[in-house]
Amino acid sequence: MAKIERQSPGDGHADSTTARLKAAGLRPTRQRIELADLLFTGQDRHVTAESLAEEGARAGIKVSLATVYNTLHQFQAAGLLRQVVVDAARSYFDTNVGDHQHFFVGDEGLLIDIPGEHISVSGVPAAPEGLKVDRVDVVVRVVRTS
Amino acid sequence: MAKIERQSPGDGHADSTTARLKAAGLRPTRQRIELADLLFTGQDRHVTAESLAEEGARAGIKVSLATVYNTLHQFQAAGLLRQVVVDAARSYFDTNVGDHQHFFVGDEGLLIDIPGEHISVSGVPAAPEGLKVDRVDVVVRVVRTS
DNA sequence: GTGTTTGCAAAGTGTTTGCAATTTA
DNA sequence: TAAATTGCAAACACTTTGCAAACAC
Repeated sequence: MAKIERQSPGDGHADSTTARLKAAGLRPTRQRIELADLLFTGQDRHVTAESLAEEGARAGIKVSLATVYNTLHQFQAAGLLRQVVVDAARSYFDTNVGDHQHFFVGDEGLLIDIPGEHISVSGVPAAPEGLKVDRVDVVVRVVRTS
Repeated sequence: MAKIERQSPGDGHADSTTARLKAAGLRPTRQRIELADLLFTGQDRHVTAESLAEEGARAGIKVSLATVYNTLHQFQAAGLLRQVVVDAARSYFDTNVGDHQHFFVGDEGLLIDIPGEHISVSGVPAAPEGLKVDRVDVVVRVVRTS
């Protein structure tokens, strides 16, 4: 079962990442593998296209910004990421796709997860005629207490 | 107490609008008065810069888009409007500045108010060290059930 | 008059897209 | 080899800004 793989320099998790991408129906291209390794190794995280591209550049990954955008959207469509709308200025993507909410530090563009079990929203009226609830997003906007 | 006012053609509420703007510390210019009349006459509403500019144009108001943007931000800073972040693509402004939440029909860019007393959010953890809660926003994302 | 506000057009942001070259299967 | 993916640069949508002319007080 162990599969012979070509070693590309510095790939840590290429194997499981490849599997994960395939499972999601995405071709495991070099760019997708490398970005996925950045995203899904370790803790849950929040990135913007720009921040991920920068991080990739720092890590020596060669990917264009356009591809980062495409990849983020593809990962989202595949259920590997979730988009978080908290700021009109940019789009955040969250590697935590489970049920949870966020603190948002607007001044710093910083998102912090709040586990889903902690928060409960009650009293949401029935959706108006012809509409059904897709999701309830809670954003707790916080500021530095200087 | 009744104050003599100059009648500019077609001004319905110019007087109280002027007062409201002055109270907010804003000079009652023609553009601000006319936009305020559109915004604060009748029901609470949600607008984007574009939608308000269009509406103004339809109503025969002569205002540049740049001024609409400036005016929306000034009104917000003055507490007459509240910005609602639900869509990464555009900024919505809400004439209802009281405590309330929203349904958002993403496909149509449509916002619907949910009175604040209806919804309650519990279980929000204490804000992390050095941060304090500014506001809790709830967005109930809904879709057409067709 | 003096300081504020407006409008225009230009510049800025973040994001998307067209298409030839490259890569994957 | 066929189909999918990438990168570039151009195009985009929305928003902000610089500055001279117009306006409010």
